Amino acid sequence: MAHDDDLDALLATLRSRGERVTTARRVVLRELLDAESTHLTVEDLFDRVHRREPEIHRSTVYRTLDHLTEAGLLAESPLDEGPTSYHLVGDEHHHARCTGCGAVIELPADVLAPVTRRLVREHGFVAEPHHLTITGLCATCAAQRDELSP
Amino acid sequence: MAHDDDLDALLATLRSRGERVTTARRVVLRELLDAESTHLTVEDLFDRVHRREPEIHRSTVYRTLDHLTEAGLLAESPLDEGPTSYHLVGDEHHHARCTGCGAVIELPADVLAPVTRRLVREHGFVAEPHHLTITGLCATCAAQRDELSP
DNA sequence: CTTGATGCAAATGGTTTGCATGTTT
DNA sequence: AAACATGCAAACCATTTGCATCAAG
Repeated sequence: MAHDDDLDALLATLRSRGERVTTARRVVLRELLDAESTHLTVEDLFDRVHRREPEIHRSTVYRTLDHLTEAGLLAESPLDEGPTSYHLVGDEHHHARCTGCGAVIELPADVLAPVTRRLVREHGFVAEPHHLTITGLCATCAAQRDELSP
Repeated sequence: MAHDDDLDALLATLRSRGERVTTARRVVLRELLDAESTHLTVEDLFDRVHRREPEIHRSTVYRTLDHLTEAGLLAESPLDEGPTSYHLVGDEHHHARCTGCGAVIELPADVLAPVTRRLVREHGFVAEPHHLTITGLCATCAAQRDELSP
């Protein structure tokens, strides 16, 4: 239980906002804290949750994720394909997904800074720091393609 | 029939790549050329196609879009919500979608240039110029939110 | 005890697929 | 005629919803 303190902090935040603390919410947050990766798909998350608490239903995981997102603890990052993934707020980052091999690179939140500055300046549009996947080819797949058509 | 020449050019390209020219492909391309907007969702596209050629089935529209995308004539831009949208290659642009009101702003392809440069430099990742939706709040919705919690 | 969360099963929406038939080359 | 595209119906996957029951405050 490496992240007990972090979990308690999150639950405290939740409670302080008048939200209820339930088993499902506890387990989802714990799995996100314990995961090796900062982002997990709904599917992954459900598997992990289900392993630990088999009576928690898939629809509950969906509802819990929605709820925790609305409460501001989680953020959603749609990967443009397959199930949506979620991560804890504070682990802000973007993704670059290779359309060749499916690899996902995590990018620091600030890669987008030049773009968001321009959006505000030119359109008054306030970009959210979460939610972004850039598609393209990773170094390996790009090299492979260049071999084929040089 | 404002875009007859453009259509012929596209069909010629298709033929030159050994692909067949069918009614479905012709009508899909025509609708994309005639549309007021540069991007259309599968749903929109199906409606328009169906109005002109009622016997064209929805699954054919999907197959046609896939095919034309693989053939390099179209590009896909997943809007993270609802049906995927497509546009002609050459009309490259990105989208900023307001999570408040759903408005979609089109952004010139080059807004991402600073980011793609950095991706190549730091990860060797070659970003594709299509396929990108930045979420956030448009000027109006951002102002509204600031009124509530100033 | 009241309000809100959950399990379950069934519905939804977008997209894909298998197969027999029709069209393009 | 051969190769490929299409219509149709049925399957699929991620997600949502209605409702009766259950747990947190």
